[in-house]
Amino acid sequence: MHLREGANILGLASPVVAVVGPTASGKSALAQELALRLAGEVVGADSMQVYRGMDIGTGKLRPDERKVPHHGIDLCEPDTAYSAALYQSYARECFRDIDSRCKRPVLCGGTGLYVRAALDGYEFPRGAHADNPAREKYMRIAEEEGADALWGMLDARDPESAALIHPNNIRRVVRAFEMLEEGKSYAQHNTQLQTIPQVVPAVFLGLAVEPSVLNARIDRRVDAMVEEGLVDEVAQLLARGFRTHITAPQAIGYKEIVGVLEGGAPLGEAVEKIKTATHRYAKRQRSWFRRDVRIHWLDADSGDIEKLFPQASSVLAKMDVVLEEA
RNA sequence: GGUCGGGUAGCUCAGUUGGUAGAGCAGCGGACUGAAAAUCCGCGUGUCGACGGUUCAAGUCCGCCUCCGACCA
Repeated sequence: MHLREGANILGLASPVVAVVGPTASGKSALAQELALRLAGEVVGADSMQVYRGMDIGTGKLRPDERKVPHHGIDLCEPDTAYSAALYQSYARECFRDIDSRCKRPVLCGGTGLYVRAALDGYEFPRGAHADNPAREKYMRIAEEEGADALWGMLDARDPESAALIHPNNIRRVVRAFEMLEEGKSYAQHNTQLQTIPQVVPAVFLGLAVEPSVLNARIDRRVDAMVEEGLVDEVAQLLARGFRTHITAPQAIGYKEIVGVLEGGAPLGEAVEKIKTATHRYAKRQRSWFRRDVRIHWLDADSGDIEKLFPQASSVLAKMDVVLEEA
């Protein structure tokens, strides 16, 4: 890592403890347990738990299960186009606030981009503004003239960025245009993991679960979500216009149930789709976190907090993070 | 018992006039700084149900057996 020694732009008194890993690996339980023993507070890093009313499907801890303060949850209505930039300033504000009260921030999340936005030196040109005025314009060009044509336009204006983006990846091509309009080049910002400095001190704990074991756990969890009322939850969201929102309806478990409620798809098929979509999501998370050399990996195959906790505690001890008695 | 379909990749199926096989999905690997639970890229050997026959050559034709489905008794 080209980590600047002592980089601590927030001036925190003690490092953040970051718990990361794929969905259903047991992050929430471990993060809460650590927070209890560190006089800490949990800060979620989850792009879908930020939405109010999306509880069961996003795997939020129920309020009665929360034994320490939880942040990063229920930040906005599902009609909001939340973003990594908004999350970055929110999370850092949380860290500062928790630290100022002499508590320890425990970051807990499966959204790799949000974890990095919080702790690493990612810079978003416009700061914490959600609006992207150019987005619609370029999306329309892609629709009307095709992905290749749009990419060709980018190649003409900013060949360095175009070279980094596959023509089919319309979202990223559009993003490169947005950045050009903000006076920045995608290529300049799109640097390798190893060269982005970490700017907030942190200890990274990763929960590793054998894929076949994790998938079985995911399947059980999806069944449980349906039993707990996922369909009703989606029905309530739909009644409030959920379908037309930009980001929230993309969530796994929600788009499939919308298909049941509005498209007449059989529930059984939707449940199977949710399971495979979640398997694939976990795979992408694995691939994101796997390359981050800062992470100390813990064996989370058992899913048992009693087995996980000692491993976490021993890693933290080596990093001079001392836990309190239970 | 008889007739007709069908048995090809984990699943659903393609496979032209015989030249030992290919799509989608799943799976696996990867990228990813303003939608990230999103978006995108790469990876296809499998007793072509079994056995025998015709042929230089059989997933493809013939025989026989077997399994599944439908219909007729």
